Amino acid sequence: MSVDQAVTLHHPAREELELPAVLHALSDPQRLQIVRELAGASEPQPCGTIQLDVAKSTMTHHFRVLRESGVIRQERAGTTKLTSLRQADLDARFPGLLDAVLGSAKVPAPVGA
Amino acid sequence: MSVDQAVTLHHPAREELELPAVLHALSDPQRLQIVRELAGASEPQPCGTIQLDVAKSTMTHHFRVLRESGVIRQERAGTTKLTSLRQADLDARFPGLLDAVLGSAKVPAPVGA
DNA sequence: CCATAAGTTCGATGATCGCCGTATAATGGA
DNA sequence: TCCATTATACGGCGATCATCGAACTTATGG
Repeated sequence: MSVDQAVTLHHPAREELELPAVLHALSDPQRLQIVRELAGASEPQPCGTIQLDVAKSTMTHHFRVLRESGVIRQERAGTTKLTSLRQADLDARFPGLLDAVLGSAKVPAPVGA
Repeated sequence: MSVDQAVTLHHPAREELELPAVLHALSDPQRLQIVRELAGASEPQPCGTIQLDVAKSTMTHHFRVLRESGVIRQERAGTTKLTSLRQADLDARFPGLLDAVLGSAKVPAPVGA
């Protein structure tokens, strides 16, 4: 427990990803928004890039839920922290899931009105 | 509010299905198990068919969460209640999502050991 | 008419969640 | 060295969640 956890945050391995945890992480609108924006950007993004109407500590909370469930990866880069989607791991473990979620997320409601 | 709600339970229309609600409904292991068994059976199943180690009232709760999020459909049939997956609606609204969840659910962990 | 079976409803409870504000590092520049 | 920026950690608060047991409803059957 005394490894350099400050440098390397804990990420579950690909084989450790659990479907309920991932689904739960994605079941929050705010986190869904984060994932959507992350998927839109092809490069790792600093946390501050994503704009949400919540306190910064709440952002940290959401990022942690996403990271601990294996949806995103966070790496330190100077004073900021680069965040990226673990698309390959998610695709390997839950094929089609992320694409389905991202595709659906873009269409909130096909309302005729 | 005085319609025959006892006969016809409330189900959200296809257009009303919301991704966060569906993901949340699927993020519980017990409910995931229900969905998995429902997908395995090609016919509507009575609630009692699905075996879970929880109290009957808890079952009712889980079925309600699944129904109100639009994952399943429940219809009365005498003394029992037939439950079925809303596969077509889910596929139309969130293409690939259910398949991804069901496919992933069958493989808890591809551990080499 | 009464018993049985299948589900629901109704609290209650302990846990988790989403959110906040504040305090606290860690880095980079003046 | 001091300060601004970036993000975490630490409680705390109200809401929701998963679970239970017990009482209730609704149909089927003797």
